[in-house]
Amino acid sequence: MGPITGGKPRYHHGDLRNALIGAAVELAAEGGPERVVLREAARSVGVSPTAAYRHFSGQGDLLQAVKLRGQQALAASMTAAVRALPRLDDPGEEAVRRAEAIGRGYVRFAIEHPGLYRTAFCRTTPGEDDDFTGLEVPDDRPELAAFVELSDTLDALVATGRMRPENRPAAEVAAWSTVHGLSLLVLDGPLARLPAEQRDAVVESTLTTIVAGLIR
Amino acid sequence: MGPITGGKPRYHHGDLRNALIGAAVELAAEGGPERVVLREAARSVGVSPTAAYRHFSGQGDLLQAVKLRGQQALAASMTAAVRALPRLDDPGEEAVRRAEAIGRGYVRFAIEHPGLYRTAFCRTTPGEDDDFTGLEVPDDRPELAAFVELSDTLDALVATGRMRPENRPAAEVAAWSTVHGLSLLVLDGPLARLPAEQRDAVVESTLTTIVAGLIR
DNA sequence: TGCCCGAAGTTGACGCCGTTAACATCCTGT
DNA sequence: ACAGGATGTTAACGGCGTCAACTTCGGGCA
Repeated sequence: MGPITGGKPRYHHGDLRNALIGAAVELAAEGGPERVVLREAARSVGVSPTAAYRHFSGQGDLLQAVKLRGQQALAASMTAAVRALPRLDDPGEEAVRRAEAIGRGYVRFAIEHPGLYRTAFCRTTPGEDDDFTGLEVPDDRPELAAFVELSDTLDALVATGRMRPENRPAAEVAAWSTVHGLSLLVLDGPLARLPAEQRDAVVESTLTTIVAGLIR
Repeated sequence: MGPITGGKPRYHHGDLRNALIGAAVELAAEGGPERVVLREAARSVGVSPTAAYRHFSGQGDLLQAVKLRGQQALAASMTAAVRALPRLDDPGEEAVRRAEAIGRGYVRFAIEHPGLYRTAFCRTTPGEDDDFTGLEVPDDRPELAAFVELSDTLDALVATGRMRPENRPAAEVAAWSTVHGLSLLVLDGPLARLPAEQRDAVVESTLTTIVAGLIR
């Protein structure tokens, strides 16, 4: 098959790396990280298993690539949720709404794409250049735009007097922890069996609780 | 080997189920859920792989047993953290301290036993009687004692006027979400590479932030 | 007491996985 | 035009989970 479709089968694929990632993403989407199996990805691309080793150092490396895709998709969901927000006259109120929207976008993505979300946070071998460490933000990474957006929003909360400055340092981690934990409890944890309606209510009230806690 | 040690090798082990769980727990402790491999557990007990099938329906079932052990250990860590607390004159203040201690015990366990903690929350086949669903608490399960304790503590916060009653419903999930998310961010996420000292500081400030948010 | 039958453990095999080594094919630059 | 590197293939290895068939043990009934 050609790079996409339609050509007769060529010996050289042309874009095998991306094709494999695509197949692996699909697997991850429907079964989480443990479902991304190298041989199956290769099979679904129509290529021999070992061909993958020309583009990835191994299964872990492929998984890592999928993980990155997942992170990017999550970030996209968050920024989309923010962009869908109306502008308000009161900048303080707007910052609050923005914070809630970011959280909502986060959890929403987890619920709508559970497999990909799990993959985005799955454990991978320390991979040499895994995540960013702590607070520094190498800003050439698209999947971190959402993080920057959160950061800016929290700053806005302080600037508009909605958040006391001494709460600012912990706000980053507290907010992230809550939405992350909430997502996982809803996906795999004790809240997994809640009917959708009830689940959404829990998510919403938890969101407002944490935001209220941050702004005091 | 006999049930424990010291006897000459008998054909029948005597307590194979527990022995296998023990070995599997050890594996999980050092490598998380994906490390609990049936054949290796059997090997380390000195028994043939298929012997395990007399006591478990398969690897997933064994994993499920380990998961339960992990949940119990986590609960134990939380209740221990609470019990180590001094009694105070002000019941409101005591409730606040208790809430913080529960969270600390939770995160502390995650940090000290990362593999077991991950296993306690790993995805397993819906297993027919997995977790409890939502709010009902079948109280004959020891690993839920900690959950009850959290529940009681939150009630105490309301009773002593430290928490506004309308915040009570979401408090359960909000608190749990935060400590769970925090634990995972610290174990596998962006905070994984923080030096221990800095990490503990982040944990502590996040803990106080969320508690402050709950009690407003 | 003896025996017998089910419970508990064993061997052997199957298919799938990740991975390596050795070989085949293509394409590109000189 | 052709040499050689990049890309893909086949073959094979060991490890995993699991099933089927066989063996050994030990407790309860005659």
